[in-house]
Amino acid sequence: MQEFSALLAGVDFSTSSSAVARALIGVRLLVGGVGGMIVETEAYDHEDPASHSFSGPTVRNAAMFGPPGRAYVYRSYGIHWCLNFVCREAGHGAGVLVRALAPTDGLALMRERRGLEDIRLLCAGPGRLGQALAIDHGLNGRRLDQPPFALLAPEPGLVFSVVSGPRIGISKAVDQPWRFGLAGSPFLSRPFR
DNA sequence: AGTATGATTGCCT
DNA sequence: GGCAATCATACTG
Repeated sequence: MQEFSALLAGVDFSTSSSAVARALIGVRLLVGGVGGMIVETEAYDHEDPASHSFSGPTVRNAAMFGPPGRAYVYRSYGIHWCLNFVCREAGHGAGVLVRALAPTDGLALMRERRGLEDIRLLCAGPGRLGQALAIDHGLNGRRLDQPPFALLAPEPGLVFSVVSGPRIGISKAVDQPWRFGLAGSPFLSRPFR
């Protein structure tokens, strides 16, 4: 039994961001009852030049340095809201960017929010996912085990084939294989090669 | 107080 | 493949 254990949907958020990012594949994420199965994630850590937390706590990334098992929400390119899960321990500055879902719940609402019909484009990318799930700054720092958030573990015994590769859209630490995805999923933001 | 910069997306040629 | 949109945060002077 770990002192700082934070177990949600069978995932121990007190472990490293890469371990959490891998373990999250297959977990179902709902926000206000709307969402789907996580099929793509990226890990970020304090000791990682590509991470928002690399240069220490600021107003923007404060939630990343808060307790694990909570949301870190930021605005990307002035346009998109992106959702992260805080991991490790409070004060460390580690998190996992949720990049894509296989939509399962609230399809009509997601289509309306996205202005699209194609189910493959509803949540294929962090900005698209944010729009489909109505993520905004009001969710920053909120617990992932309390409404409007819900995390549901996959059926016990179910095995997912997880692949990894370089992260997308970053200019530093590009060689780190800290992007994780469900092998062969049609709902990835981009395929793994 | 002014400027530079994105963990992106969608539309253009 | 190229690039504009758009703004909160961070950095500079």
